[in-house]
Amino acid sequence: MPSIARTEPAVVELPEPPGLPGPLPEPRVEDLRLEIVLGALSDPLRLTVVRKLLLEREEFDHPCGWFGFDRPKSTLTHHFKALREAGLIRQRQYGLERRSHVRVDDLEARFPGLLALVAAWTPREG
Amino acid sequence: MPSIARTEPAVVELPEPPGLPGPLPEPRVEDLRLEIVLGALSDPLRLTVVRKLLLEREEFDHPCGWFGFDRPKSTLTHHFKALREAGLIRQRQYGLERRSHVRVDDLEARFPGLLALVAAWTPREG
DNA sequence: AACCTAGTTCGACTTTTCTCGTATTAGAGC
DNA sequence: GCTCTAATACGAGAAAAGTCGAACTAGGTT
Repeated sequence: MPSIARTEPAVVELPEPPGLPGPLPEPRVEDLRLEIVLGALSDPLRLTVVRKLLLEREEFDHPCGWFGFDRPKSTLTHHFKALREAGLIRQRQYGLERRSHVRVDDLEARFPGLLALVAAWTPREG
Repeated sequence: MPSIARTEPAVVELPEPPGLPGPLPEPRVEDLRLEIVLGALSDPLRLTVVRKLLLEREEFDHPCGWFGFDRPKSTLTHHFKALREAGLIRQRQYGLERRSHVRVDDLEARFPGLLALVAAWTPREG
């Protein structure tokens, strides 16, 4: 990714809504940085995650096994963490599983139209 | 940047418009890949280049000295090449200098709204 | 308790990207 | 021709990102 001065956005524990497990540490809306968000989206696997979360959104968030990637778990942890720290997804711990959803409102507020591009993306064939 | 299968988009010499020096090799519109474009934009220096080209567009394209970066020329060459190969800018050789402009129409056609995000970007203070 | 299970953490390795110095090219002007 | 100039090419070192195995943690079940 980048070069120049990249200080990462402060990662902050948010106040938890009642009834839900608190979200894992994530940057606040106002700390979202375009260059970091774009960097997080420049990986096909992560782009796939965000797109799937957008298109196949259901009533519950998805644990990371749900995506069906044929990759070791440590690799998936790495990518989900990158997405969360960039501010693209919010993750909550439900018992054993850690479920994710896209921070649609936050992203739409800061980078309007970006998620539409992700939703329209198709992985390269071949 | 990424991981998975990333084959780069075919770099193709375009037919030259009369009176202008031909553009340097660049991917065709239909070969533009979102993940590559986002990767190219995930660097603050390159984001600055594209934003400046968008905001301070004048009647002529800009040579790469115009940007006033305090970096060695070989570094600038590297970044401009990355932008061109990702399909963000078009470069033409005018005598000694190589001038660049953003491929606004192509990008707007393929990734509508993306350039607006770049134009709205501000480098992190500090 | 023992066991399974979803996911993390650590550390090592590989790959990619960035940076920059040096040498070189190609065009312009003399 | 020679010189100046904008930029490239090469190559090496540094930094960052990706990949993955192995060990571990925490929650659930029996």
